[in-house]
Amino acid sequence: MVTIKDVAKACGVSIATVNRAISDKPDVSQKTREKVLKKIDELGYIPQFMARSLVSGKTHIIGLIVFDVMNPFFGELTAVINRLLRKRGYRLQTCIIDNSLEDEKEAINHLASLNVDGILFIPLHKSAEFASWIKKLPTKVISLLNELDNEIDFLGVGEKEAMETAVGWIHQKGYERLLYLSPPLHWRGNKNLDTIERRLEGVMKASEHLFPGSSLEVRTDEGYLERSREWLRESSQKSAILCSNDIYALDILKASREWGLKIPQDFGLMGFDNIDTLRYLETDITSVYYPVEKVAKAAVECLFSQHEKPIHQRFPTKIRHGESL
Amino acid sequence: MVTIKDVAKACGVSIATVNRAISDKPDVSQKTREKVLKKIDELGYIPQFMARSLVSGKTHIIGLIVFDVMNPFFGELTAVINRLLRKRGYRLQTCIIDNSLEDEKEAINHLASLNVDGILFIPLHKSAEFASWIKKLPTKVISLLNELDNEIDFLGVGEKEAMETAVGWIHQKGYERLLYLSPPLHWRGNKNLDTIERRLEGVMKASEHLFPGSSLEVRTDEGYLERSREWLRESSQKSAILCSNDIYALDILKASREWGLKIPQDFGLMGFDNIDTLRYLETDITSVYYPVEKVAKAAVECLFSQHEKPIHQRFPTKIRHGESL
DNA sequence: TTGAAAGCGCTAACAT
DNA sequence: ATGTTAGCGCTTTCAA
Repeated sequence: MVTIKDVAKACGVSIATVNRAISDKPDVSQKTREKVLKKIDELGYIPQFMARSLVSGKTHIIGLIVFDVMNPFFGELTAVINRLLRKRGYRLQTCIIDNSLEDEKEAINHLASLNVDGILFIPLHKSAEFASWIKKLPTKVISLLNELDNEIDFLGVGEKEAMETAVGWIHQKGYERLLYLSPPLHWRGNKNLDTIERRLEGVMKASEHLFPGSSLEVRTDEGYLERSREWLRESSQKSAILCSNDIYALDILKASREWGLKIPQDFGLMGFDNIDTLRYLETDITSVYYPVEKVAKAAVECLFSQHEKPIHQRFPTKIRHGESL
Repeated sequence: MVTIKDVAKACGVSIATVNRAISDKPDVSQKTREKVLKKIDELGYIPQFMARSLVSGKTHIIGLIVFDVMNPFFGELTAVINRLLRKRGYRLQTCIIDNSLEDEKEAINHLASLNVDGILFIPLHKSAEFASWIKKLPTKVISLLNELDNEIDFLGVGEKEAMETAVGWIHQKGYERLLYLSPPLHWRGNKNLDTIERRLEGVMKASEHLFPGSSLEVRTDEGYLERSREWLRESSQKSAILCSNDIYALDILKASREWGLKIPQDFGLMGFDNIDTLRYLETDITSVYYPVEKVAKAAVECLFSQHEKPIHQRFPTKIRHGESL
C-alpha cells in the first residue's frame, strides 16, 4: 500500500509538505506542489479515509438503514435522501438489514462505530429497551416512517388521519363493508410498529360509525389472500378491500384475476404508499400518496439542525384517486 | 466521546487490559473482564471502527456501487449480494451514484480510500481511461453486468446469445417485422456499455436472416414511444417490439392502452430482465430471465477467491414465456 | 495476569 | 516554504 510516507520519500520532501500539497494549503511552492501531485498520480497514492477521519473526528458520512430494497418505495426514499446529502457535501452509506432484528441493532452499532455524522433509519421493530439503547448512542439517530420514542427524532406522516380519510372515502363511494389488510400485529412479541398501530387505529376509529359491527373485518395474518376470497363471497353487499401497503394491493389485484373478479365492478380496492409501480398497471389503483420527498427533505434538515427538543413531524398524506373504487 | 482510555481509567486498569477484555483474549482474569464489560456498558463505550481498522488493515466491508435504486432489478441484486456477504461475516456498504459519471469515479475512490476489502460495481460507462484508472487502484474491483476490460473481473450473462434467442423466438412465433428499443448509443461520447453493445449485436446478427432489410428497426433515442406508435401504424404485417429492458416494455405496455392496441393481438412485446414487477401486470410479458442469484453468487465467490487470471464469466439466460407474443 | 510503549496513516501546531 | 513532532483510538508486541 502506498502511504503519504512513500510519496514524501519519492519526492524528497517531508510528509507535511505532501499533506499541504494535497490539502490545497497555501504555503507550498507551486513547483513542489506540482512535483508532489505528479508523484501521487504515478504511485497511485490514495489518502486513507480512516486515518484522516481518525484525526479530524469527522466523516461526512450519513448512514442509512433500510430493511427492504426490493420495494421501490424504499428505493425512492433512498434516492431522494442521497441526492439531498450529496448537495450538502455528504455521502450516504446504506446498510441493508434483511428483516432481521439482530441485524437492525448490529447495523446501527456498526454505523455508530464508524463514527458517521448521523444515522437515518426506518425502524423494523419497537420496544422500550431498543429505544433506550438508541438514546445512549453517541451518534445522532433519526427514525423515519415509524416513530420509536418521544425523545428520538422522527419524520413521517399522519398515519391515523390518512386511514380515517381513506375509510371515509370508501364509505362515500357507497361501499357497505370493508376488509382491512394489515401486517401482522405484535411481530415476534414486540410492540406494534408505529405505522401498523396508527393505521389500524385510524381504520377502527373511522369505521366505528361508517362500517359498524361486522361490516368491518381486519385481517393481519399471512393467509389473507384466501380469507379475502372467502370474505368477498360471504355477502353480496358492495365490498371494498383496504390495504395497508401497495404490495398487498398488488397481490389482491393479481389474485382477483384468478378469482375472475373485476375491480371496481365486483369489489373496490385501495392501497397505501402510491408506489411508482402502480403507473404500469391496467387497473388504476387508488392509493394513499406518501410524501416521500417532503419526509426525506425534513429528515436531512433535521440531521443538520441544532434543536434542543426532539423533532416529531408528521406530514399530511392525500388520496390519489384511481379507478379501483 | 468515550474512548478505551476512559474505560481503562474508570476501571483502574490499563488500556491493554480493556482491549483484552473486549477482544475475548484468554489472558484476563474473569473478575477483571466482568468489571470492564460492566463499565463499558455503563459508559456506553463503542470501539472505534476507524481506529481498529487502521491498525488491523482490514475492514470486512465490501463496497457496492449502484446507479439506480428505483429499478427493483438492482434492489434484488443488492439484496442477494448482501445476504451472501453477511453469511461470510462481511458487511455491504452501498453507494448510490445518480447516473452521474463523476459520482461513479468518486464513489469508487471513496470506497478505495475507505480501504474496503473489495468493490463490486455496475459500470455506468465505458472508456479506456476509466478502465486503466481502475486497474491502478489498490483495491480489488469487480464489475457486474457490464464488462469493462479484459483485465477487470467481470460477472454477467451471455447478452448476445440472449438477444439472438429472443429474436429467434419472436420469428418463430410468426412475426414479420421487429422494432428493437435500445438505450441511447455512445452516451456522452463514451463507448457503448457492454450490455448495450452486445444486445444490439445479438439483435443485428439474428435479424440478418430472420428480419432482413427494413423489417428490422432499431430505435435508441428518447422519443421511442411516439416512434413505436408510428412504426406500428406503418404496416399491417405482424409486428413485435423487443425491449432491451423491462422498464421500456412497461412503458410500451402502458402506452399501448392509450393507443387502444391489444397485446399480443395487435402487436407482440418482449422485455429483458424479468423483473419482479411483471408478476403484477394483467398482461404477462415475455421477458429474458436474468440469473441474478447466479451472478451475485459468482461475484461474491470471485471476491474471495485467489486467481491469477482475471475472471470473465457469462451465465446463460433463458426466456420466460408469457402471453405477450 | 497486567502494563508500557510502539505504531497504523494522517493532520495540524509549532519550529526553522 | 518546509520539516519535526504530537496525537487521533486502537491493537499488539514485549516486559514485568
